[in-house]
Amino acid sequence: MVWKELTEGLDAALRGTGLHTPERMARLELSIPRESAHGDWTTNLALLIAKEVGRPPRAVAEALAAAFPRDPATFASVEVAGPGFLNFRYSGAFLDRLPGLVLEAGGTFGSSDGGAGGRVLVEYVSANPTGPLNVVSARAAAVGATLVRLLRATGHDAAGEFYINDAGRQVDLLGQSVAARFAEAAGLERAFPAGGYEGEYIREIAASLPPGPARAALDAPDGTAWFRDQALEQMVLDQRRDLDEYGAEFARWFRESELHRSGAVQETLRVLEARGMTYRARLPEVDRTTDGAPPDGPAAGAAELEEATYLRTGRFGDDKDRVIVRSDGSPTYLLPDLAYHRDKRSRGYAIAIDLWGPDHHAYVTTMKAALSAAGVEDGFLEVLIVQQVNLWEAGADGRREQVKMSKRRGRIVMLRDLVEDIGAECARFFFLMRSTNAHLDFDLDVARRQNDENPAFYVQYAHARIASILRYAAERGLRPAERETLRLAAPEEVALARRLAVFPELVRGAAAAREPHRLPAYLVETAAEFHRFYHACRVVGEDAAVSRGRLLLAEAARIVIANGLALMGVSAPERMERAAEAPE
RNA sequence: GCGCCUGUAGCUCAGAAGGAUAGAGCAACGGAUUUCUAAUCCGUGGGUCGGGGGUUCGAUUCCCUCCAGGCGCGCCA
Repeated sequence: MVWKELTEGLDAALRGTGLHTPERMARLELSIPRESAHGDWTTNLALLIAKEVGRPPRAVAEALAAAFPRDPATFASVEVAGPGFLNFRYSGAFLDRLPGLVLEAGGTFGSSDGGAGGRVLVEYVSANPTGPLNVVSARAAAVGATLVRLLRATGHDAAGEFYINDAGRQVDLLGQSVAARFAEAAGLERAFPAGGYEGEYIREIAASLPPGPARAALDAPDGTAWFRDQALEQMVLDQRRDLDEYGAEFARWFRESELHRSGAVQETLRVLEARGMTYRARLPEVDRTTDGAPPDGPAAGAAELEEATYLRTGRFGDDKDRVIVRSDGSPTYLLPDLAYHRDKRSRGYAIAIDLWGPDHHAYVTTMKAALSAAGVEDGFLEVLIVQQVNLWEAGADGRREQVKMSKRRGRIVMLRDLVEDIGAECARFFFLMRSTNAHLDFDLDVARRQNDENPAFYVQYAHARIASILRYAAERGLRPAERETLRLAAPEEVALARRLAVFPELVRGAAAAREPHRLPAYLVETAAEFHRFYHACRVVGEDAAVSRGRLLLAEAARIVIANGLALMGVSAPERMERAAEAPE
């Protein structure tokens, strides 16, 4: 909100002191200090440039502070502190004005336009269509959908996309598994494929197939293709329904098979060949992984292998060159993946953000190297690894224990079970609380509890409480008005207003760093700040002017909490009934 | 063997792209309600930021190294 004022002011201060260079402006960092004693904004600019300027940091800071064109309507002071920080403090006039500005902006408060309409594609979940979505997918769905909203709120043209791997061997295996189960149910002999999918859902799919055509397909020479297509469509529908109920939106469901059909895969291969990035060989020319084959690797020597087509990813930072076309002429996963990302680029996206599961982290370097080999600029692809989720709950003896991901025991592993258990909103909130690339310990007992131990309820309760105050006030003819003259006086009022002022910068930072977890952290703090204000300051009271002012502040807090929750895909309830104490 | 992630209070985690005196929630203990929702608030105790070295005005943050846990390392995806 004051970002522009600060950057322009510091630019002017640098010019005024004869210290201005474009390069120094580029290094400018503005941040919101942790300690409120250090003001509302701070910069280490003087510390950064002191050495090259040849003056003590504090002297540089003093000069900049003096040259800063301070507008008293916004800043009460610009101080030099510590080794040479410049600390800016909001004026009372600015904080008095803030709640009105929040009201005016309404649902757009927190949004900014720094993204300048840049097109960003966020690909997330993209689970193989060979089984129901698990909890890691649930986490990825929460993070991806929130990332899209964060990017939009910061002026990007962002969209979500799901990539369906419907063309590889995995889906063939799915078809064979279903065919085998169908045959089994019909009392026929048919070997279950090695490494096939054993879940109960395979039997369910088999049982749902039309018996006539299924029987015919069983006997047909290319019959598994029929089973594959049937099973695939069911799985895709199943996943779409789960994600829909969970609240994850995708602008497009992109099928890998489209890339094969359209010739994009072959076209990508031609481009790589034309760029001299491929060669035929039995073993990679570049291989820096030689000192250790993986413990269980296929210790196949060159003699046993036919020639395959390699991509020179080793030139671009990968450990070794990778096979893109097998000796039997079929592409490995890398080639269509590359074709897919070239397709994203050709659709006009400037940045592709991919959310991958923890088992794919080693593939990041390979994929980026492959993109470089294809001539796609560095920085196009950003990969966020969504780390694994460990579920915990009280065991038989009452102690916390990790939920074993065992389907046989019928315990929670699937997204849909999780939603059924704790609700989609609570699940999303919990998944967004931790940084994406850190392992997440998810305590189901806490999530199930509808009380103060549950941060999702804590934030929602703050919103409901404000809504309740607004209703109470409305019954007495009081409504928050934008143009209200507000004079913040109590420390709790000032503290709340200062926290609300942070929100736009918080959103900007969370989007820029691709760190949605900053949202729930901020909201919990903001809710706490509101509760403190509530206890210290009677909103609807004797003094009409004070009441109107505090009502305006409360409404501003409500808007910030509602906007923050909306970014997370969590509702902001007008009412929350207190649940009866559940007997344990 | 190699690579990636993680290591911060009893537990779960923040720490805002290197900043100032390391924070929150839960758990423990002690308080607050004739008042707009007590699903709330206030207070107390609790730390060698895994160990060691380095970079610099300054390191929980960056680099090296060691230790511990997790994940991965295929002509699977």
